Amino acid sequence: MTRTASRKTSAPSPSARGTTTATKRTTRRTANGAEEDGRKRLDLDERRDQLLALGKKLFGERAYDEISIDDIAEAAGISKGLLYHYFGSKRGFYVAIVRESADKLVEATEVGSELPPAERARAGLEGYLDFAEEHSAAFLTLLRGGIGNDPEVTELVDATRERILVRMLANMGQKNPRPVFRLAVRSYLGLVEAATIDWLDRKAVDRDTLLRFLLESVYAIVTAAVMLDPEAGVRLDEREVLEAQALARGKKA
Amino acid sequence: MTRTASRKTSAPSPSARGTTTATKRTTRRTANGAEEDGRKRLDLDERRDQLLALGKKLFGERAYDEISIDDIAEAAGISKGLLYHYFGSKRGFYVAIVRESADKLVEATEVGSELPPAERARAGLEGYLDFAEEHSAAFLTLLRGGIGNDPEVTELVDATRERILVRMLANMGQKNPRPVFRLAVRSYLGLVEAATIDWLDRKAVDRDTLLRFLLESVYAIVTAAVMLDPEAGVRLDEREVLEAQALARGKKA
DNA sequence: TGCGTTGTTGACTCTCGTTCAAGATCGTTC
DNA sequence: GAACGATCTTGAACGAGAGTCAACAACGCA
Repeated sequence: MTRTASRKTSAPSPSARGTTTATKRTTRRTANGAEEDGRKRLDLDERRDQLLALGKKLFGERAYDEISIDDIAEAAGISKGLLYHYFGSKRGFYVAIVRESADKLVEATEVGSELPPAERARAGLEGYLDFAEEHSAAFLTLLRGGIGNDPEVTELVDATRERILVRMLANMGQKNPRPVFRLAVRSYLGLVEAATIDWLDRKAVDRDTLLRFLLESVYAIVTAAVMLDPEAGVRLDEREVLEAQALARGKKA
Repeated sequence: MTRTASRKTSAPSPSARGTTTATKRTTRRTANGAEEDGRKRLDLDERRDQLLALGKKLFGERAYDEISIDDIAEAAGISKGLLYHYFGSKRGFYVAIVRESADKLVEATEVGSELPPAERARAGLEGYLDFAEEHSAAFLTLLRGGIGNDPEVTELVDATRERILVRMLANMGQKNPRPVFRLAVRSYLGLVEAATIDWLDRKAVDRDTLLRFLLESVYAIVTAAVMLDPEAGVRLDEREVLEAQALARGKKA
């Protein structure tokens, strides 16, 4: 009962605080210098970041409930109470970590709107793969859904997909896509995730091949969607599509 | 497995154990096989199935650790110890449930090898969607990965995907597919999963549209793969592909 | 120096997964 | 049908670990 109750009461997410205020500049290294024992009073954001970084590492290595709050506290050289001071609950801590990874993924896949459509697709995928390679543990943790079936985590992951999806659609000139088109692009995102995870696991093909496959697939999927609902692609510039295909295929020769 | 480690330290400590003697006179009165208080000795498989069915229902409704062993035991009208007798641990119980769902999914997507290739694809997808509709909670639990990052569950889910993948490849005449081809089909599976989950969530398109989209996508993806590695499709009968496309598109007219 | 603020601690509580020895019921044997 | 092994079933106790809280400590400021 304790868990459920506390989760309920901690609903008003306290995490908004850190993100709204721009990074404070109070990087003071205490006058008396001393932090030889590692335990020292730290600035809120500093400590928060330190803990998030540690958590990301730990949860990337082992499963959620293979790691106790005491483990985390010990690894961070702090008391367990402090973790609760910052994150409210173990779950809150986990969610904060996932949220950070999610934000970074969204950021990593941002592309300049000045690029032509085809280049935009390529740039987005490159960013995606960069992120997956550099933060593979975090990437897998994120997409595997973290704590299974946990409403908050599931929602967060879904919301992240949605952010990326909406941007992809916008990049295709589809602010209000037809249902089939939206479904198609959403499915394509699933394809990209699956391909990337498989690639990280096996490295069965080289990165360039993977990238070209993913590029080919966009056009293939979009074409399939338009075939089912010709109206769906009404805003798609035919020339752009052809141009994009040419770009993708040109690389392979 | 943190918990199991505690087994090490749990020395027998036989003191203060025998205090429970002759404390109870239960209301049990098994007159002629019938039981009035709900308790009854059941056959192993009967009990097991009953518990699995109940667990499937419960875990489909709420998250893993929102449900306690006591909840389950109470809902089943048994003691919690009995759950351990059958499944060893809460996690073991969960895994058993997921395994059952996984097996059913694999079974549901089996298709007769006497069908022509294109019909096989359609039949497999129909079975997949049937399963998803009928057991939507179980389906989501299964694909969401259950207990996040839990090695056993993750492995089980991955193994299930692999079973389906291998069968799909076999159905395409690809016992030893080229890496790109395998990756493509694996990715396609990810696409199907994403599309199905999105469909269950939103019902934005009707089932037939979804099905046709998924069929179109197979050919699109396979084509993309073959384009990257012409050798990949060496065993694919060109006529079969065209025929299949015609079938998929014929429906839409 | 005193005071409000807030980072920080460690001991405590309590839920919940897990264990275990004993009891209940069934099937079998003589 | 009494004895008996097998196994289903129970309830209480245990311990790990999540979460709480009141007090302490370092800092900024007047």
